[in-house]
Amino acid sequence: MAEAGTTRTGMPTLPEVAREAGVATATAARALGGYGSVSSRTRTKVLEAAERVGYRTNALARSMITGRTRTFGVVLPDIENSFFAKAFRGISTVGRSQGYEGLLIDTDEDTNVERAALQALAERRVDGLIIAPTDRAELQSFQDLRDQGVPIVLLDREFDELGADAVIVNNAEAARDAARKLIELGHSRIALLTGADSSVLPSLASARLRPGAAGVSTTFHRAVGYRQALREARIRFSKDLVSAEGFRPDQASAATIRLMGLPDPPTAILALDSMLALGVLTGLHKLGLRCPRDVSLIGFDDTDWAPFLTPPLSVIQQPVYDLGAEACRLLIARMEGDSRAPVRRVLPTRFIRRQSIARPRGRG
Amino acid sequence: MAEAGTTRTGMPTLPEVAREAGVATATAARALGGYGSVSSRTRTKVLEAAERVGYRTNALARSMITGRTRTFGVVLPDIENSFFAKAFRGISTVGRSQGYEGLLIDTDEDTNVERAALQALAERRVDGLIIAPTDRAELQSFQDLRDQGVPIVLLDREFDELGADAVIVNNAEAARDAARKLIELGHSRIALLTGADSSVLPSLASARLRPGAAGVSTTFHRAVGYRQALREARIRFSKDLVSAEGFRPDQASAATIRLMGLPDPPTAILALDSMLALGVLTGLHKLGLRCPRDVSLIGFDDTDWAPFLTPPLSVIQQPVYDLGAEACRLLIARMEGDSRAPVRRVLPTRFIRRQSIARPRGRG
DNA sequence: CCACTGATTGAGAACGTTCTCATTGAGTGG
DNA sequence: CCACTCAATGAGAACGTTCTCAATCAGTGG
Repeated sequence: MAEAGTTRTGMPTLPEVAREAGVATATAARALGGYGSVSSRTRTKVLEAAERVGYRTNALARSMITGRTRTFGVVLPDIENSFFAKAFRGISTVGRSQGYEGLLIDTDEDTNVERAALQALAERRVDGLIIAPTDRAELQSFQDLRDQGVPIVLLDREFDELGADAVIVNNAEAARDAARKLIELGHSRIALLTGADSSVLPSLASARLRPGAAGVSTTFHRAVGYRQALREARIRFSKDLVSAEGFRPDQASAATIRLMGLPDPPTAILALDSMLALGVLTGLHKLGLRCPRDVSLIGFDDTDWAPFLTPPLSVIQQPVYDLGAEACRLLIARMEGDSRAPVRRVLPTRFIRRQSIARPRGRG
Repeated sequence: MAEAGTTRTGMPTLPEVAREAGVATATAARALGGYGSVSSRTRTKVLEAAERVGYRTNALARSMITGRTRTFGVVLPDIENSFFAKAFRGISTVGRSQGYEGLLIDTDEDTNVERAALQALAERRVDGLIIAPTDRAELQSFQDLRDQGVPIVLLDREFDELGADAVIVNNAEAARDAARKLIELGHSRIALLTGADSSVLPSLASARLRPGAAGVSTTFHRAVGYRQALREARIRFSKDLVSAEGFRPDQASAATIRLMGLPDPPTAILALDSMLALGVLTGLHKLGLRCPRDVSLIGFDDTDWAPFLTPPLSVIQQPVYDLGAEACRLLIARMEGDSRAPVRRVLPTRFIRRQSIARPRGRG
């Protein structure tokens, strides 16, 4: 003797609301879903009935029919990195304002996790995807997903081959700018701390930089800018000064110690993200070296705490929140049918000088 | 003449796989879903067929039947705060290892967003919820959700009334410990920077602290510990030294400036999270005051950057990752049927002394 | 040889929505 | 008064899985 519309779980369903309001299920659905046409008198009846029984739409059932979940995936390499945390804020604020939720997966720069993430998101039938890919390892997975009609927006890191929208910063220019600042101070031994996987080192250090060889596009473009600045100043590029030993602070610390142990150590370091810059400070501290007296340092990302480090850190500031917000705006347009050619949005960066850079020793 | 099992979207479905394998839909489902009994020969046939047609389970349809989404909600006040970012890592790492995904919503300490978040999560039929509530404002919403069978685990902040599991730290003890360290150095004018909403100030400053009055339990318990330390040292409590002016660094900076402008300003500040501590440093910097020479400072949370601030920050270290991991373990147990009485896990903290504290001026 | 057990398989209902299509009824112009 | 239009409503299919129940078959003990 089950009552009409009562569910196993005890949650009220649409037939139950309809019965309570004295209308057909379809009519109740229209009134609650805000589609089709319903007389205002009926609508009120239904809304009141829904309120009375404590009705709550089952988004799963809706998605079964509509084919849309109003959920998108966000795949980021490290949510503890304030860059990605802030970008995610931009993403989810914009998304929520349009009725979308972002399902965040933190890959920890691990392509295996990345692959599993794409699988989990695909099974949950997300409407789209924002991703800062770890590598080109999963390029094929991205393509499969896109071919199945899931729009993808690349954040911060790009692949030309994918033919997806990308929101990035002017990485080459930013790195060139930073390197120039160091050169102007008189530095010529400038290390580049990339944080990438060591497997990309050969390609970064090769005589001719080729896109697609380096794992992550930001690393590649920043390396290009760095080398360009050296070339302009007629400083010989030394591959010993390029490091790619992992993104974690402890790895960056070890890398710094290695660099400073070279026969002809660097007098300045350009670190490609904020966690790496922290690692450099740790490494220098362990060696008993002082910044900027012994080594100058420039990092990427102007975090809340960068101005209060010892010493206050000079950085390339990136419009991180906007990067995320813009990526989400693009994605929403795609999810809602925009099928124009892929766009590539390049946002500007800004150099902020603080006390972590100075003339090299013996030249002050 | 539509082929059997072909879907609108062109994605292969179970009937299609079944046809390809020459078995019934139910059999194919059993082979792929890993339930019921299937002969190994049939299983291989089905798996191969699935591989051939590029089949991917539709989790929505599955959830319709099973009533479980293997997705849980995570509602946090600020993902940019490294405390919550790290806790989320703990949560999602444990969750993923058990086949669950966490749907993160950042409320920005806004109860309206919090309410909307609960609505969105409930409609998506999450199996459970981990939440660090902003306030007791939405207590009723939590209760409704729990009454509908969605298990809830409180993270870092608790409500006794809810009767939910909670994973927290020994807040009173931690704050008492920190205050004691300052008292031992000779401080007696010690400000408490809570970051809470100003509406809770009266209850924090009232002669008798009552639980449930202050908005967030951590604030309340830490205030209790702080006052306990004062009492033990026979230092008179002054409500002027308790600040509750918002969690953002800029708000903390303004609060610091206000505190230092008092007729009898504090010689030490206890800040209840890392963002607040940054704000204190900003405020002191604006006033031209030096830490620890002019003012001593202790913060909460040992972030990656705390050791490298100017000056290196003394902190109460919290086991943040474990807090999240443990919360997720508890939640998974609940989602899988554990119905024992609510548990309350209290994890230990540790004081880490760095250079941000010293004897007060004129007593050194 | 028969009844019985247990593993394997298939047919069809069920989940809770939205969508399609047909029906009703009120208003409108000729 | 008739044909027409259009808003409002209802009945029932559809989405793609899992679940229930019955049927089949091989093996087994008596």
